[in-house]
Amino acid sequence: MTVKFRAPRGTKDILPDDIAEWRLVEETFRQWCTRYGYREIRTPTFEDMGLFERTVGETSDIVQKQMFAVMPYGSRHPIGEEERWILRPEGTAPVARALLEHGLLQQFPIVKVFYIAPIFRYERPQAGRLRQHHQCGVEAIGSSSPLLDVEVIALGFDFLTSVGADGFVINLNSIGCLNENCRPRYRQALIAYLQSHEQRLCEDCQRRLYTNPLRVLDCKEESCQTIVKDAPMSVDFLCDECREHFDAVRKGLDELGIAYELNGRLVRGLDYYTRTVFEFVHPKLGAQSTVLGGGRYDGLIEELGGNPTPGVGFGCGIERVLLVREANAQPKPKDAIVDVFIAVAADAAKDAALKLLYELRRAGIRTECDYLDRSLKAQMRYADKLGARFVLILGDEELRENVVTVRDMQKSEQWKEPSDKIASSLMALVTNSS
RNA sequence: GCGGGCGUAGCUCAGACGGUAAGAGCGUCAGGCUGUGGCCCUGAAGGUCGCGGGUUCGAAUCCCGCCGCUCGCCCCA
Repeated sequence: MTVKFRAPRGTKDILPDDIAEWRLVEETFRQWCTRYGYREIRTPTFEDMGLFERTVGETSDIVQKQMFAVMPYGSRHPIGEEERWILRPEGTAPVARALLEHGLLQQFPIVKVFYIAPIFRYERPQAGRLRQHHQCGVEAIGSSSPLLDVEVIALGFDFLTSVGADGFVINLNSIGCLNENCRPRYRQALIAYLQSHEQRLCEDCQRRLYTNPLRVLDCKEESCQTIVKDAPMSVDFLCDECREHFDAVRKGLDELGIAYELNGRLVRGLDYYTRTVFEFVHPKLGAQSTVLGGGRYDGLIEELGGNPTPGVGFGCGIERVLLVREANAQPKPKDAIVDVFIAVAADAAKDAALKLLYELRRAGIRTECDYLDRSLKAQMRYADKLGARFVLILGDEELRENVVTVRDMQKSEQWKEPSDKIASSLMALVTNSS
């Protein structure tokens, strides 16, 4: 069969059989966030383009070549300059925008929120990389305490560990703040060093050298790697406050027994990051190995017009969590589709079956019946496929005796139950067996 | 944007130096058991062999183009 339409490139349908695992991941995430005192927030799927230009950065790949534009379509809608809408390419800026817009940062000294949302980036799809993927993430805004960095990392650690995605390595770095004697000083030192090797840098990096020199650090080109190996590291140029902050983050993680690796080349591709940056990478994941990434963004709120307010957070790719679970050989959760199936063995019993069907559903029991007028054998097979624990059989015999035959599919036992008591006794059976 | 691999039934895949038949397993449906699931057995439905063109007496098989999927570069979750 040739289907007329397929899901757009880089998108995936999440089918009924997949849902149990998605729910497991999402609910585990919600549970950990709640334990840590984070509240859920939901923001629109599209936002003003300026929001991302301002925060993610004009020179970032996301802004330069990965955004999906949203615009009214059709002859009645000429393209307006003001309507520059973009499908959300990352989670932090929209949340910051919403908190500012509704004054939540005035109502609480510290605002801690989490989100689960689809993210859109126009990229070439490959293993672990989609054009629409889903991220769960947290943002903690209002304190520059290193213990908040520790909390966010610990939350990511607890979530991934308990959801069956363990085996990751936490990469940690500090890229300093914007004070003159911190990142700017490092930036200069880095540029000076790289300039002395400019001829041997790859084409991209020769350009990055002036637009975004830190990005040269995580270039994968071999020639660049060898140069970067001896490049100055940001941790050696931190100002006193940043140095102190970073030491405290490390101490806190040590205290909690959360292992990490210092990685001086970790810089991340979004402009709003300051100080702490981290990535949870998984060795079983292939080329796209980051499952969770984030850091501190002390300048973000101010950039969006708020009072200077520090913050820290992470984003975690749900599809990649699922890939890790698979690599870790975690079993896929499977739910029975219904508890009870009503099988009709004689046309005369159809009315009684109809009433019983709705009586059970309204009593809170997941109940299904046959809509294809199939043989009792076929109905039994179908009941089995649906995972029904009990099958109720209604036929001439049952009508005559005013009973219902109840079959326990697991125990292969069956008995007769008075019609008027069937709902209550099934209720008891279903709650006991689940 | 640039490379590599692959497109045969709903799914997983056989079949390929061009030639006697479009196949298997799973799944679906029906029957064996005319009121009873899982196991087993029998049968059935389901395919323009991604699309278009070319070579040839003859193409799922060879060639070209396109489309799609996939993996990698890049970038990131």
